[in-house]
Amino acid sequence: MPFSIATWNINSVRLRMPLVQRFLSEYQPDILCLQETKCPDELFPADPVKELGYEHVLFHGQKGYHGVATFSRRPLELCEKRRFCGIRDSRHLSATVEAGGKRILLHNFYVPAGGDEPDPEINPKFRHKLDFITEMEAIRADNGDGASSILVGDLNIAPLETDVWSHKQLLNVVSHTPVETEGLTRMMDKGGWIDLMRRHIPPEEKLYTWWSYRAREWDVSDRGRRLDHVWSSPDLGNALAYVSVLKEARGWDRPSDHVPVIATFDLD
DNA sequence: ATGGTGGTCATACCA
Repeated sequence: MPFSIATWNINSVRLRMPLVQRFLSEYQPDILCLQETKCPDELFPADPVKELGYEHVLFHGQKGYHGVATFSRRPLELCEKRRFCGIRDSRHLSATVEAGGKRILLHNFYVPAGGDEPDPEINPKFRHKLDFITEMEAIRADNGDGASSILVGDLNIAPLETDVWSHKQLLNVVSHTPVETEGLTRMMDKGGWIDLMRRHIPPEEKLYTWWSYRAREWDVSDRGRRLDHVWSSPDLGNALAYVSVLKEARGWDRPSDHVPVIATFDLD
């Protein structure tokens, strides 16, 4: 049984609902996780996605900033809207779903971007980002309850040299500094997570999910970064069939600066 | 070294 899950930083769900509808209609993932919805819960546009068959809609939003949402064609049970670092930001939502005889705990994350200055002593946003990924070490792939796990989202870190257009030129740029990439890798290893994008696409290959709005002709210069991620527990890693990065979506009308990533599993 | 674009909400702030 095929089972697919997509993640996409939408950068305003209300402004880009037409793009969400287009994506769901054309690609029909079983589940879509959005980040940067920038929408308070009382104003969340759930009806348009329900009409497309995504009857199960969970969201954790706030006014103006951040915000995550998870849509599903099959029943979702809300698990937690977790807050990190003692700050009331809407950056996480977890839910459980059944697929192929497995119970899957699904985490949807929007990790802080971290500001411009990569020094935690002088930039509180960078300090917050580092503290956030440390606190994320509590999120494990195996919780000893027999459930599988998936973690997706905009993690705002490009861990591998091939996850950025120029490793050397970005070593001191927030998203690719050693303290961040090592922190993310430590969290992934400690939690027993598998990087599904890199299981399917060899680590030697350049792979990006984000291209800045500030570069005109983003596709000619191709100065991208892999900021969006799909991780799973090892059992689901073994069931992975395909990963697709939808680069064409960066060229859609009034696009997000991130593109969707879709992982497809072959379950029993 | 600098500024480039885009979203929110109406002013700076954030990415």
